[in-house]
Amino acid sequence: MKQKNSFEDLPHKTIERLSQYRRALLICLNKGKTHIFSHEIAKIQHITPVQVRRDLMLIGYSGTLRKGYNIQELIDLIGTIIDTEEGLKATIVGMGNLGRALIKYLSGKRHKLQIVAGFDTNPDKIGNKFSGIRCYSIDDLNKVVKEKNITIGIITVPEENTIEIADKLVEAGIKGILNYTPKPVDVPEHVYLEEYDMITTLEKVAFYVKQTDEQKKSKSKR
Amino acid sequence: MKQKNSFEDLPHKTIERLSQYRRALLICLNKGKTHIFSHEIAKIQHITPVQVRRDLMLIGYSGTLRKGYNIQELIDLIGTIIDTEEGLKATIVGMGNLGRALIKYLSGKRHKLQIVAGFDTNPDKIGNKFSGIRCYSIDDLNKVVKEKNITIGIITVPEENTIEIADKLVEAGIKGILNYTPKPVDVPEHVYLEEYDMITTLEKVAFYVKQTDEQKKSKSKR
DNA sequence: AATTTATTGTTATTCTATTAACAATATTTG
DNA sequence: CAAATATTGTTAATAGAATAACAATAAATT
Repeated sequence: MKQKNSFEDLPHKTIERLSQYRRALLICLNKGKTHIFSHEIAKIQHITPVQVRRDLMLIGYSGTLRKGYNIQELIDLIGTIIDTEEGLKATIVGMGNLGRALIKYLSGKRHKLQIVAGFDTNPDKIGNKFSGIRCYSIDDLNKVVKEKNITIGIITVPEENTIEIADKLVEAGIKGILNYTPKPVDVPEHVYLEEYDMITTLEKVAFYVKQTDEQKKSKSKR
Repeated sequence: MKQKNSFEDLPHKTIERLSQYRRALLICLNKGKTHIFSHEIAKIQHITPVQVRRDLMLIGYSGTLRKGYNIQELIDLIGTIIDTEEGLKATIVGMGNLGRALIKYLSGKRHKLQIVAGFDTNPDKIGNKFSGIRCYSIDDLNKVVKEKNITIGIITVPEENTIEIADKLVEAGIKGILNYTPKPVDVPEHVYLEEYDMITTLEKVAFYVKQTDEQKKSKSKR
């Protein structure tokens, strides 16, 4: 009980990295490794070994000097922090290319976090399965979410339907929303919201590409 | 010249927000609005008005008291910061669901930042067009990237091919990479790299959903 | 057995980002 | 025309995140 409650104020960035560490660790485990050094994890994630050690310190995990960290133990510990015992259920609303990409990509990867339903308005999709996940009509969203005890909603509908879908998810009692559309949504305080917009990221890359270009030009003038 | 060079050390977060402001502003402009207040922008983006004003201060833009900011002017200014005069060209490597989602979503949205080619290994896809974008064989990547002067590469291939594709892009002279696979890549210093992993974001949402759940439980025990 | 080395764990420092505070002022109201 | 109001623009303060510094020490080397 001593540590347990302190997990809730782990830095946001640490949470993200823990997820990434776990994935890297799972790969290492599959390769037959049993232990790993902070600098090895750091190398994979493009961060510093100090950052890794600090994160692990925050979750109260200790490695052994000269041997590093026990991979299996660390995976398990990260699991107790991120996952719930019973597992959480998620749904994807919008079975277009992006929705299907997500389903395909996530299916079977994390047994404590599963996509259990998809939704769409297109009659050709409703009733079909995609990567094993059934697509329901959006009209049944409220019912299905409640029946299946889904707590996370991922929005991948066209921009213009975003608000409506977010509202429906909230009304159905969802606890967390991940919005992949470029349209920001409003949710009540008790719903955790994460928004990610692909154009923003791409424009950011473009900005820094432009910078390096201009640097080169001004350098060559000297 | 006085301002121009200072753009390069704008905070990363400000760059991201500028992209988002512009999108919101474009929508407002289409609705016939000519001016906007900082608190209106803030509302849309779920941030504080101070944040907005501070960002605009950093880019040296001034509004008018009681009228707010001139939307068109601000859009244009953000354009000079983010875009290049000639425009940048991008490519998507991996024409699966995610790649096609991105193409469909980006096509025609930004004329200074265009996807001009896709790549895949699947013979059924090579030679076809998706949302108007031609799909080439990955064997031709180097040639096409150079011919079309593509500077940004978006990786949406299956995890196991990520490294190979990143290397090919670098070799072809790409300046920026946006990696949507869960596999971190290594690139030389002169290539700007942005990595985004969907599982991480989803697990982050799961973590915070878990927190609110536990809070509720411990509250109800009291 | 002493010394060196490679590593962890933690505290202190620096850097980055956000928020608060408030002066300045054009516009509106009384 | 004076006072109140709503807004911008900027500096100061705070919070959050990353990095640096370094003590501790087990293992390896001499």
